[in-house]
Amino acid sequence: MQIKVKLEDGKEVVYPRGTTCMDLYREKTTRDKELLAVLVDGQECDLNAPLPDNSNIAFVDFDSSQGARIYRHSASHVLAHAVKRLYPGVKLGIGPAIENGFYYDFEFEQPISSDDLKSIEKEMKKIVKEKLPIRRREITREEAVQLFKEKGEPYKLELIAELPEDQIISCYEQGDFIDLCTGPHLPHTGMVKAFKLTGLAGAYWRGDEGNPMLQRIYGTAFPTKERLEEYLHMLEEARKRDHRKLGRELELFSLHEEAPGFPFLHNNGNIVWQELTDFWRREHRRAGYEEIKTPLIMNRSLWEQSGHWDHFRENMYFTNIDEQDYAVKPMNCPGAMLVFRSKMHSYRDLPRRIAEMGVVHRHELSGTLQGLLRVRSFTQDDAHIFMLPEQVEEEVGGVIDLMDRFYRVFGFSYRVELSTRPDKAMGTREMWDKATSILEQVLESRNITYRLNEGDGAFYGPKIDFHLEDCMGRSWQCGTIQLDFQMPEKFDLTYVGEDGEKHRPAVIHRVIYGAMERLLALLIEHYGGAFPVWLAPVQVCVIPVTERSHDYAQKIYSQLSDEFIRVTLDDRNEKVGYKIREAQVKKIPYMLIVGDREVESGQVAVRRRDQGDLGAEDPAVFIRQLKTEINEKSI
RNA sequence: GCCGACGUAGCUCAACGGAAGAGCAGCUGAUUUGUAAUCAGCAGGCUGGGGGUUCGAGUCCCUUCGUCGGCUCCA
Repeated sequence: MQIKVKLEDGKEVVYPRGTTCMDLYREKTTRDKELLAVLVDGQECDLNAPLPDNSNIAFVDFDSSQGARIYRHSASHVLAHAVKRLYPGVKLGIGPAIENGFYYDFEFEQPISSDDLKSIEKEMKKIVKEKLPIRRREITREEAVQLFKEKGEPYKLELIAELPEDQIISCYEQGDFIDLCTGPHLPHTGMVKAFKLTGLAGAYWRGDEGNPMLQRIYGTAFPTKERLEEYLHMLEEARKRDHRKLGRELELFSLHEEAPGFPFLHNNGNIVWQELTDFWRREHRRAGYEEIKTPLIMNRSLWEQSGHWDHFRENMYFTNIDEQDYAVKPMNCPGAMLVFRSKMHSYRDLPRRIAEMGVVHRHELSGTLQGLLRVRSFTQDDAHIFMLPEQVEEEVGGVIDLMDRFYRVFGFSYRVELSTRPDKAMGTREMWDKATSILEQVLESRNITYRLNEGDGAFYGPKIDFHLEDCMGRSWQCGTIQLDFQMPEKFDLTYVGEDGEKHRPAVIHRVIYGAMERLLALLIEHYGGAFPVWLAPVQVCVIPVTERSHDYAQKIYSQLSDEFIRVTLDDRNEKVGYKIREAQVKKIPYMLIVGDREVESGQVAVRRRDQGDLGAEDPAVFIRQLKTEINEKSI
């Protein structure tokens, strides 16, 4: 008996029945990349599984996302195997591949510490050396229950119990280790070439706070030692860009025990902040926004009306004034609602776009705080747009254009996600469908590719999220556009229509930067602390070579300063090299070195932080070029 | 909040249960310097806070605060 398969290149090949993917793999020795698995009719498949007749075959190597996943999933089994050998009483959780690596969750009889990772790694290396074949076994539900009962694996039993009735239950076996798993896996453990255990952390079983806390071991794996090293090196580079480290070194901000989660902005950080908000303000005025400022503390009654008192209380801060309950605002919307409601509106007044750089406070769990990325007090570049229902499409489009304008300036590429109705949503199904389809239409009419996030919308409406990608390929959620059906109802907002009757306006809630603190962190890491000139806390440093040129240096300094350029004069009694090094370390974009030659010629020697010595230039020319660079916000 | 690790000078890090140190930064002086670190000297500490064990604690134990890596949550 023979079977026929079609290869990627269209060639049809005939094999004896029972031929496995592995046989094919062996045959393809000419390929230099290591094959990990085979796609049969587009489905992931085990290398040791026999080939079905009339199937399409594609080979998977590490450089496909499926390949990397299979590879690292097998690495996680090697990890679990090693742990099981070293700690026979351990109970297994789950162990999937994740982006850049894998993890496995365990319940140890005695908690282990990160020092123990070394010995686990050593045991893993042994298992790899043993080249144990990895075999798939399909068993019945009863056999599976029996097997994991014997092995004392309560978490696995829980997983089995939740598998659908008709599901084929598969296990993967390597040596004396067996794990409930859908696969696929590598043919043998020897193929896991380069790996490293990278961390140890607590993780609730199935991510639920009510469940026991397991210990999660993180690791990463690559097909070669070189690629592993490369990856670890990249992590090292990312650490150098850490906004907490650069924030301290460049005197941008600080955090103190006295106010955990409430960052202190220093002069340098504040300059960047001001530039960001100046830019924001100009663009918003141009786009037809008003700007307001609402109080930080408002009476309990307002929070009851908005629903926050019931739904957000555990995240809020409270105070008592004149025997009345007050709350510190965790969101800006209720304030904006009051501003809108403080006068009557004609349909002719809409849309009203009301922006606010609003400081909000939220009591986040202490364990979640992280530099400027996760804080308890932050400034949202918020805006609420109140409009006629038929204006929604145009307004959403306007916000998308504005987002694009901002993100371009920073050199970010971005990804768009559309989140739809969650299970516990408010409002009618029709309202949701209509709103969602409006958002869809806007995205499609602009040819924006987006990912659909089913059921991930806010409880009050669907939303479009913008995920920025920084220069290291990491993704951060910043902008969001949310259709809100709840607030207009709760605050009984109205406008008078053409018909003289009161109608309910539509509201969208949006942020572009997201949170100023987070944006600052993101920009610090994105630029590695070397801000473009328009954002740089110090734009130019004037460096006289000796005391003889101090007067001239002072003159140059004043010229720049008069033009509102952020300039410093380093007239310390130090060598030029020393001053240059310091300016470089501070990541100042331009240095102007002035010595006898420049005094003589009336020029300045221009040095750019990333290009070195650019030679002498007329000061007026330099200033003109610099101002152009600042105005254009060149990256 | 939960799990684990860590808190020593402004920063980066040393110090076997036995006299708290170095480099950088800071200050003082000398040096007048040409594109990434001139030399010398000085000063700098309740070893996060509280309690305990010990003849003796930076080091061991308890507790508390904070930080880091995760879980959960989210801008």
